[in-house]
Amino acid sequence: MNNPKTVSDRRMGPSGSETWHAMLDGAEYILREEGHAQLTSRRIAERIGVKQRLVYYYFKTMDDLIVELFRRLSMRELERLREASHSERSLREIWNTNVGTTDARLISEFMALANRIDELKHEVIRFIEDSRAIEVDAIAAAMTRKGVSSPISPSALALIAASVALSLSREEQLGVRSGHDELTAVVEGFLSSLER
Amino acid sequence: MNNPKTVSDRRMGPSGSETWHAMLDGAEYILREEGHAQLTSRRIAERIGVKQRLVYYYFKTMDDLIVELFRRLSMRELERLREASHSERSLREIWNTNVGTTDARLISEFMALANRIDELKHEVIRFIEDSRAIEVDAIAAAMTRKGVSSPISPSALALIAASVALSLSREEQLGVRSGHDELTAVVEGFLSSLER
DNA sequence: GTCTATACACCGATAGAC
DNA sequence: GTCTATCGGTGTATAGAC
Repeated sequence: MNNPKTVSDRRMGPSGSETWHAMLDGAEYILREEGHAQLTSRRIAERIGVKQRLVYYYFKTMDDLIVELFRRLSMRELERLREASHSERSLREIWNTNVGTTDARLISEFMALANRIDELKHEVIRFIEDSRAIEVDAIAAAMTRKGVSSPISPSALALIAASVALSLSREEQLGVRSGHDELTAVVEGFLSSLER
Repeated sequence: MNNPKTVSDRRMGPSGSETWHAMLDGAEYILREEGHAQLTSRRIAERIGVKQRLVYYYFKTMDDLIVELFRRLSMRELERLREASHSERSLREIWNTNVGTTDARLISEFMALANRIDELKHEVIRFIEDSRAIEVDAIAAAMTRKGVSSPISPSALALIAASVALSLSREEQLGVRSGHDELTAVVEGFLSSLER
């Protein structure tokens, strides 16, 4: 919102410490429940019961905090995806992960923030590419394993699946349900056909 | 950002006037090019060369301005969709509209704002439902016309198409291209099959 | 590691004159 | 229809003490 722009070489706290995580926990809660407009150093401090000054002991700038928050979140999400991809019914587990774990609101807030914070944008790109790679590999492996083939390539299928999962989550949250049951049935049919 | 909360019954200017549109034009530019954090009454006034006070002559609050901006944009978009749905190759025209007209950045900014502004959220819901209805009808009509049938219902297909178009636009803007060519080819094949 | 205190900028919204 | 002037409030970020 404002303009100091010069960032001094003030003393900084260690990343990964308990308080550091508490601040990101608070920030994540605020971003999900109250939105980007409320994601301020004052609000974070208030939420975890410290003074505002301390936020700037652990994070150089607010933008920096936001980037770290996304980094932590995306690393956890990638871990879930990797785990899912190694399971018995990998595609179903991946689908459930995509449709279920991260809040749609959180995603839309980060998307908008990425338009403004360049480093966040690069983290988002990296996350999309990494998660996509996991999904493409899982689809290709599952098809080979079951000996089925599709006129649609694994990479196109992965993109369709990711897009659809995102839209389902977002619309579900908004309260729009047109076509959801039909589409869920289509996905279910596809997953079942690969589990026989 | 602030707290006045009480909105007086001050004198207001007419909606739809030239200056009113100029303000929304400015707001749209700022939202697309600079993001929601820069979308302020002062910035809008500066952009179109008037004083800040005037913004509050035409709009009761900033939230109100944002809602009006989305309303104007979505009405134009629905108009394009209706026009496309009446054309010869309706599905292709609708696809091009979805993938091309409105900037992906603008969409993500509105999505985030809708988390906070309740009236905007309802406008977004209405827009999704209205555009979806047009697309479902167009798909059903095209299939009947060509005498083809699909194991996927028109409403599920419409949801898939809308999701995929949105993701393609967003990723394209971010610079992610994984699976895009393959998916575009799939869509092209589907559209061609309905044009024979 | 955490605090008090503070500089400085900016924002939403209003009153009332021209 | 547009302006000057202003109030009250919040934000980022810093200096420096404990």
